Amino acid sequence: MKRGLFSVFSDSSECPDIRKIGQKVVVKVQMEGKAIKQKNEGPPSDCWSWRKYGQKPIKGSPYPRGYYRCSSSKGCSAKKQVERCSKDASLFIITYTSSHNHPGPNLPNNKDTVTQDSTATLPQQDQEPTVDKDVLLKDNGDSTTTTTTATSISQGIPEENLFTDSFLGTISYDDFLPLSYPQLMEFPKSELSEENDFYDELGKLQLPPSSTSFAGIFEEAILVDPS
DNA sequence: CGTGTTTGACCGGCGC
DNA sequence: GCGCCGGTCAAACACG
Repeated sequence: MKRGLFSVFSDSSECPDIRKIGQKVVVKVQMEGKAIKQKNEGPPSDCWSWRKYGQKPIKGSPYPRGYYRCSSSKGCSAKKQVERCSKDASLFIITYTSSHNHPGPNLPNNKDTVTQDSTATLPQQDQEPTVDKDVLLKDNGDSTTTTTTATSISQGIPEENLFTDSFLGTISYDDFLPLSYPQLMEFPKSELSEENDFYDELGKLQLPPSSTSFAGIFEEAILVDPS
């Protein structure tokens, strides 16, 4: 397979029912060696389509940050930034800003789709919990290590195909979207303090059926409340 | 031809 | 006021 294995951390400190506009969601995606070796990283893209509109080198990081805008809908203001952790090239940090103001694209017969649709349809309503900036900073600075995280591997995309397709289809070095972040929050979390631990736990975790397709994906989502 | 990527230029915010 | 830096724009280009 061409796509790599990813480690998806979904880390949200809390999952309050907070809905705000302008929140940020930070998602970390750890790719395992194979993925990197095989394809020079190839993160998955989610069900939305994104158009890259810029890329800038970031100070302090050897890797550039890519700027993406949702191209699924013209009026959609959803954006994401993709960068790689300077410490760990296999770790991608994706920051989502704004939210989709349109139904998610095609994920037929997917309950998630339903969820997604409903959420996406809701104007500016994010299910994103808020997270302290401190946490974010800490996380960013520390990569995956000292984070108390939660794993929510998510969503049950029952259709492995869907997911894989998206993975396979759009693997590019810095363009990927792990999952639909809102859903990330909906999964039970488990603590993990270290990457290794987490890897370890991955095996133990009782992942939802669909998550089998995410095996090897490590994702950590952090929600940021800009206010 | 439509869509997406690349890349240099431009702009605004912020710190000194 | 100046320079740095992050974010965006837009033209050129590539691809299906």
